[in-house]
Amino acid sequence: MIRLAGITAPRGTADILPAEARRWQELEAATRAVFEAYGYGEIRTPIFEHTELFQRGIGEATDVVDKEMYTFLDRGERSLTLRPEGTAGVVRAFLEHRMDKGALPAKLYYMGPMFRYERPQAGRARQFHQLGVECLGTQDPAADAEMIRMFATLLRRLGVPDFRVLLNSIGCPRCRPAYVERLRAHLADRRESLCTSCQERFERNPLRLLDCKREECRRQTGDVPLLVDGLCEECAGHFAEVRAYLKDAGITYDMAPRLVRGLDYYTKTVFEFVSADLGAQDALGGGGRYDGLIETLGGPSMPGVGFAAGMERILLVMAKHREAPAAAAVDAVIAHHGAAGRRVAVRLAGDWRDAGLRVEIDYMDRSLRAQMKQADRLGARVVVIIGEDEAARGVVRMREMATGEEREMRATDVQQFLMRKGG
RNA sequence: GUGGGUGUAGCUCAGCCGGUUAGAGCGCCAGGUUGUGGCCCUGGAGGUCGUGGGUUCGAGUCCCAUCACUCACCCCA
Repeated sequence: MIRLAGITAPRGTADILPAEARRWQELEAATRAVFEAYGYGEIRTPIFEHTELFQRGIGEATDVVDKEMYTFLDRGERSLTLRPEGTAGVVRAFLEHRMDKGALPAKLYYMGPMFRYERPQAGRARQFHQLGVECLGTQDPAADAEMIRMFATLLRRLGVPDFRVLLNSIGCPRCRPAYVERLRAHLADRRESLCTSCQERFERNPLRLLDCKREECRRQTGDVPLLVDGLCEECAGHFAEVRAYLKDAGITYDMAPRLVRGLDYYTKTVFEFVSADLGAQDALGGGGRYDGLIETLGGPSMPGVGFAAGMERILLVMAKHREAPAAAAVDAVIAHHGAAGRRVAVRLAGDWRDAGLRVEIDYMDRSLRAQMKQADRLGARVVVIIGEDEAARGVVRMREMATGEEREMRATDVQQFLMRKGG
């Protein structure tokens, strides 16, 4: 079925063909409109970064860093990594360009490809695309709520009907260690009955014990103390304010006391948007506060919040509820016949296109009949016919496809007609 | 990394217990109208039956391996 000397797109990557690209453009346009209304400016950072950035930023113990990165040595022996997520690079750029010294908060958004080495499945690829937002330099709970509201607005604008917002707070370096100890103590005697990966989590990353999906583990951890109940005063107060802002915004959400995100940098507020229209990979997007990240990456102690969403996943849900946008209407097909006719047709097509009209012309030396068929398929408003006869007399025949009405005109009059109606 | 499902024309698929030139619909191209679309009719192009090995007189069909796609675990967007 596929030859090409055996060369195909690499596993987990996909080509986006024009019909599909129109959906992407729609998503991208809506994203820019919403984010810019909220005062965010686009930032474009490199596709690859020094490996160390992700190791330090995301955390060595995370699956993403531990086993999913595309890491390679370049010819200068530098260890580089295709970015697996957007936040680390944005924060790096923020620091590198001394934005921490400028007006705060810095409000940035991005869209683009990310890379993770995983087994592909529904809603998961090795090269995938994320859109995301970072608000750097403020600890205002209004910023946390703003993230959630922006994403909800975007989804609604895109016609994504049913999504749920899951919300939790995972505390800060002041309250989390104590909680983790309580969690460990609580589970210490039943450690053996947890699944093997949870036994490992017990050591490396105990918070992750909370969101294991296995039946046995759920049962074992069912009565465990909850993070939200163990927050310090500051975190609890912050969280209450976030919830109040969400209420004011009319955003309904579900408390998800077991929601823990897989990247180490999160603190306090974490959230996830999920959709029942997706498969097992049901998260449309997620994010939260990361008050320690900027400092971890060598900057000042400075808070931040952000979120990222999977563009393919949003598109997947959109496709279930909406038709793809149609291709731009063709204003005219210029059908030609004979060498002289072709000569005039090619010139006119170019002139009209430069004037902003969408004009098609046959390149395959097809019969007039075939050119008409093609025009019909393209949904052309008019067909302009130029044969030897018309070319010689300096006129064209214009046929309106909807009515079949046809008359002889001067080319300039046809152009005017099209531009007036095409407005 | 582990498990399930699927690989036959550009697309969607059929191909019975292994048997002779591998089919359909759609799409594409051409013609029916030597300069006129949609509908209709006729014809045509297009297939290493994912790949490699094996069983057999004979394999698209059975067996093994491998690759790809897909779904799930895991993880996450």
